[in-house]
Amino acid sequence: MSETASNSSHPYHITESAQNYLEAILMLSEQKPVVRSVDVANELGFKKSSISIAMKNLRENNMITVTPEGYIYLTEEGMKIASTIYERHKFFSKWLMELGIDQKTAVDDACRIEHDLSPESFAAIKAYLEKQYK
Amino acid sequence: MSETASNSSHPYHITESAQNYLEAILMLSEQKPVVRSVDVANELGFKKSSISIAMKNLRENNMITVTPEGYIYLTEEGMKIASTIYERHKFFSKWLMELGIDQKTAVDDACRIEHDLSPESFAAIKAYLEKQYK
DNA sequence: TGTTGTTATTAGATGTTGCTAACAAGAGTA
DNA sequence: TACTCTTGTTAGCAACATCTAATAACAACA
Repeated sequence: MSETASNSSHPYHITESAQNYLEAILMLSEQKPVVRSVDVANELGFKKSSISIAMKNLRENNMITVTPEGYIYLTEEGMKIASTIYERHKFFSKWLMELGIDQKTAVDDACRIEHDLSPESFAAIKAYLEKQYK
Repeated sequence: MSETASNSSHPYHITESAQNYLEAILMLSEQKPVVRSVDVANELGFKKSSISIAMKNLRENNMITVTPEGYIYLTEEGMKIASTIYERHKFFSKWLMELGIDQKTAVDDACRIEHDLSPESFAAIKAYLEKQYK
């Protein structure tokens, strides 16, 4: 029975950058049959070496699993975070574009706010805006 | 004619933390006749030593001036940034509270998103919400 | 076989942000 | 004078996120 670093009982603090990696993995997995480190690197514009370190970190914190072939899959925990962030991303970028902001700016801005709201605030904003469009 | 570090012609990248310090200085200057390092430390909950280093940095980048007595004043450039961030802070925390979010959460969330929007997006959101309340 | 291209990893560097610990300088006060 | 409180500074440390450079493994192919 091998012990791995993943057995840590410490509460893992998900940094903004970790959230971004998880989000990218989810987004890519909707576009391609499998996701590898190099795909994440291309998507985010980082070097492969940076991704390698980040993936190791996510692996050690049970956010992803990686097959011997290098295929990356989100764990249940990783998926939970990824989908939360990804939903916010789509929500904010769509809203900003509806307000007339160009796509690049809208997406860039969404990429930042998506990490910064409490669940309560996001839910409140979403409910408010959806009421407007009803 | 003494040359100082402030003569740098490099574009100074204002980090989020620098923005926060400038905002805190502005906020405090509305509450007290003078603002010192220790006031900023108390306001933000950081150690004096951290503030000392941050103020040195802001000084070297022409964001603040500090009198021999230790009184901190925003330069024109520093004021421009501080007031931008502070306006956003007030705007978002007010909106979130109007949506029913408790004050602490609203303020914490505002403290983060206030750094994250392009001027265009902020203007668009502001215009949109003000139209709603007209 | 040898060469080239792709992918992943590691070691080491840099920059940012905060910390603790130690120290210095001044004000007030016993 | 000596003691204490407040304020500010410096040195050194640690975490984090990214980089470059070097290396390894493997597949494709001439």
